[in-house]
Amino acid sequence: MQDTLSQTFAALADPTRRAMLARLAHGEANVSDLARPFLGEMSLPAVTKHVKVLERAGLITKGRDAQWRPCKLNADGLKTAADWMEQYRAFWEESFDRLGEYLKKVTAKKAVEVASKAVTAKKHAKGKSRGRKQ
Amino acid sequence: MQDTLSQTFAALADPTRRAMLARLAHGEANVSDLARPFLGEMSLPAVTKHVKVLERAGLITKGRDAQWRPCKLNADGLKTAADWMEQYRAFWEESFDRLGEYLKKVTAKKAVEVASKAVTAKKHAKGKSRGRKQ
DNA sequence: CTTATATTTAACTTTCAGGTTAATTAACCC
DNA sequence: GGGTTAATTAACCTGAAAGTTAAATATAAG
Repeated sequence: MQDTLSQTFAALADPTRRAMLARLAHGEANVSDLARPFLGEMSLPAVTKHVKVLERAGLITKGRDAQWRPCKLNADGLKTAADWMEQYRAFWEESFDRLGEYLKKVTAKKAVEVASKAVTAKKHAKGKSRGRKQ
Repeated sequence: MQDTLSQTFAALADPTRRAMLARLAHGEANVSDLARPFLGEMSLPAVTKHVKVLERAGLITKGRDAQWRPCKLNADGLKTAADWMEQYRAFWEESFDRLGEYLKKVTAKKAVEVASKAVTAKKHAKGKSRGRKQ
């Protein structure tokens, strides 16, 4: 695994590291701050490693202040991943025929309203009929 | 690594699997279709495994048609990951002033439309001013 | 200079992801 | 039935991820 994107996603594929990012979303924190919630579950060197993974993935940056290493979120890494996801947005937002499933969930009455709206909406929809073979 | 989100990100942390998703974005494909671009680099069983990883991560679904296993993108898995990223959107959007670059990309005419829509949209927007410390 | 605090490095173990080849299952076709 | 195509399973290898403990490095503070 070499490429940046793989490194970034790999870094995100761990709940400990995601928790650290969540913590950093509230503001800077040095390594021992990040470690605190986990010291019952893992050692400090383990935390150091996680931090390094996040750093190499471009998800955080680590500064220096005396013996402390203040970390903060790095927009670059997050954006890299988000940009990649963006190209699939259509799939989870509308391209799938989710309407059918949706209609099953709502009540019959509600369904009628929704359906009529859906029909008019379809007239304005762009040609997204790919993949709909059979 | 147990949780769904970790599984999903782990699945995305591999260029072969991301390429498979890209292929599936163009439409359904069975396993050997997905394998074709990679058969110079890896064996078919290896592909089978990648497909299984994507499937378990909820990123694709695999059907059956005689001896073929037609695969297609699954919105759920993608949405799971995208939803998680969403909570960090403010960080990568506000850090670089994205709007400036965006406006350069669209034509002047289009930009006017977009801008006017943006203004009205802002009136209805919820308070999204978080993260702008310092 | 000594001690305390913050963090990293080193060396090692264990687990698992990703690959291989060979064999197997399943469905089609003649 | 026999052969072909599509895909999976089994058994195995290898390297790297994630954790450990113990020792080392830096910096501040007495």
